[in-house]
Amino acid sequence: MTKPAPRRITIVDVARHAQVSTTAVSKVLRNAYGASPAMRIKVQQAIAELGYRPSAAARGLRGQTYTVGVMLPDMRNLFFADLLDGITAQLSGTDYQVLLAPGCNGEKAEARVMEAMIDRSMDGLVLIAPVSSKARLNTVARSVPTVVVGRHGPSTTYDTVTDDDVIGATLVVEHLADLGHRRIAHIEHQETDPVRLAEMPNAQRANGYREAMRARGLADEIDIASTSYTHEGGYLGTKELLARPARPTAIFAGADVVALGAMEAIAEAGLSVPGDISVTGYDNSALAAFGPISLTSVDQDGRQMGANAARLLVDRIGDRDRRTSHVKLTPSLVIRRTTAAPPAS
Amino acid sequence: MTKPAPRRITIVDVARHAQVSTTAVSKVLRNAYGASPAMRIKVQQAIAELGYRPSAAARGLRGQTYTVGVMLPDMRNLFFADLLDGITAQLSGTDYQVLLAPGCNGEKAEARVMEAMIDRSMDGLVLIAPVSSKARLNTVARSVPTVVVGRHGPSTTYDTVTDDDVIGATLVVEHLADLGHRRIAHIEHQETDPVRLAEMPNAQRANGYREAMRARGLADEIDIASTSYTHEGGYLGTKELLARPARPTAIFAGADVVALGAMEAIAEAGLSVPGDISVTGYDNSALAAFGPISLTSVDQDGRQMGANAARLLVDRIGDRDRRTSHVKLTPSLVIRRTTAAPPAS
DNA sequence: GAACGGATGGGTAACGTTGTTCAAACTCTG
DNA sequence: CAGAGTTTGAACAACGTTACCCATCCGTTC
Repeated sequence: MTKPAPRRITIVDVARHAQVSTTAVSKVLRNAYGASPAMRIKVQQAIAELGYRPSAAARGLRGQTYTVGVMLPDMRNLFFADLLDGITAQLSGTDYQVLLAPGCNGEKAEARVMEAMIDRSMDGLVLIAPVSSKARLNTVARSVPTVVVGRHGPSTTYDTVTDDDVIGATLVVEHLADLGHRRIAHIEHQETDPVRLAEMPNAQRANGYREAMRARGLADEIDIASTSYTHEGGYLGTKELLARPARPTAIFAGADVVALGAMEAIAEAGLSVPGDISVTGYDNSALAAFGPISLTSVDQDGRQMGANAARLLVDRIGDRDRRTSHVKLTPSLVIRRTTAAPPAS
Repeated sequence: MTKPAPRRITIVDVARHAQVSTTAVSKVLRNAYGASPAMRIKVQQAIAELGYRPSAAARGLRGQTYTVGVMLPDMRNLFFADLLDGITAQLSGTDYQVLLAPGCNGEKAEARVMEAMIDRSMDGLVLIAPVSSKARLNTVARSVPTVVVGRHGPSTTYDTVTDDDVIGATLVVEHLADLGHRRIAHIEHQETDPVRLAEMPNAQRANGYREAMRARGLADEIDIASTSYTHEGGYLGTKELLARPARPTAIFAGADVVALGAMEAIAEAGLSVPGDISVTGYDNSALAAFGPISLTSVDQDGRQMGANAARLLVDRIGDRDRRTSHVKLTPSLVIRRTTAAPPAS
């Protein structure tokens, strides 16, 4: 029953079994030039018979490992699951295996993970909403093909995939203004670092909100609570907004979880959604779609973003010197039951 | 700006810089026997000065890769995030890096992922609620240290960590019976394979339910809808239960998402929770705790399970021949607002 | 003072794969 | 049918690390 594992089959075993050189087997494995159809068949048969699988560790020492690493900041954000689905779907036909590192919150953890992936000679990296400094991202991208998702600002060393957060914020403001709202508040994720202030999606959403408000002649109504993109951030931000002299009739939360926190604070204050206050989220995560919640939210199409990231990464692995591409997708608004016309009053 | 990445620092560079042999450097890296304190310091200094990091690929060819792989069936189940937190927390002081493979639903995908991890010479595997055949699990465990989480049934080749699902189900039934319920129905995840029927948590929960009902003299009231552990499964299962002649006054859903589906179906039927029907979930995921939902659920303490799994794995990596351990944790019931006494009628 | 033994450090051969080089065996062309 | 090119497959040297073994060196013991 508990017999020790038999020695692993290596390329040498295959070569001997097929009566060819190891070089030949290697060529067949990689679809490389210089192997006749007859030899291909012979080798493939030997591989199948012996159940051979190449060792990625050994491969990594010379060539590729056929592994791409994905770094994401938060396992609990369901939007990232969509992204991941997009990545794996795009890669499913290929030989690449996706591996992710869990829990990379903060610059230090990110650095550790990126180094770990490089040390394991991964062929490419997808970095999702990284907070690391631009210098570090460039350093990483210089040593391994990299695609950065969800961070604005062009780069000459890595490709990017983003959602147009300014448009997303505009969609929300337009929708609420069309319903008749004027006092539309926003809960943002606080940002102090100047580079991130320009590049992170949360900052772009806040900018989009301000611009759209001005465009609708609501510049005087701009009202922002600066907390964080968490459930708690939404709760606290909303309490803050409700305590201000002119209470908002609509709250644009920067993320779905934030909107849920907001709804909790609103309920606690004895107010109703959307009767007294309309609420919108961002991300259109599974949470937003869930019946009893039914949150109006901005849909980013994570699958599409993920698929794009994977495509760009494979392209770059193929040619490291090609010019960088920057894909920007357009979000759409999904209207559900948390937004309505403001109370008559 | 876009200068090509400089050649990577290797152990040879460190050895030259510290004026010692590569063997010596290797010994220091691994805390191996045969290096004097003086040499340790000299080498560590050289490592720091050059910023050297060992190549995991090269290491894997001879020794360890300091990588453990985690396989989980569903990124969207938040309970697994807790598990993962437990694993990473336990491993955070060590040199091990955790990598996970996404989306392993079904036997084929599981097989692919497990092979991929073995091919990458990972030092150990944590398999979370795998559905693969026992024979395959044994094969995997024979070639790499393995801990299986959330699957009952002892093994002599791998360690296991489980939650006592029978107790969990009993807690639910007792709670509902104490409230005065007699018609307590259960929604289970359908299982046909005989081995899995004995080993999978869902089957154990159904068994626990039946036993507990009998123990309370409610054998005649046992009522099961057999669907799946999904939102849809909960919805359809509940519609089925509501259509039966004797409508249940309480529904024990096998998982939190199932309970949400159930609540949707109940609302659609014009009934209220817990006024007309009480509902309980299982897992105590973040979803259950969320205010507006506030679902009574069984808490498995995923962090603790994860920490145990990681500890067992490290122990087994240290000694592959030690006898297998099987840790079984006891769940607890978290009572919230979806359970109450049955309607008077 | 010779023989012994533990502590320390180095030499060397793997580990399993791939890129390069090279020779042999073919296939054309004039 | 000779010469030139074009396939085809093999030999071999990396890649960066670790396991194993051996050579010192020094202090102890008889």
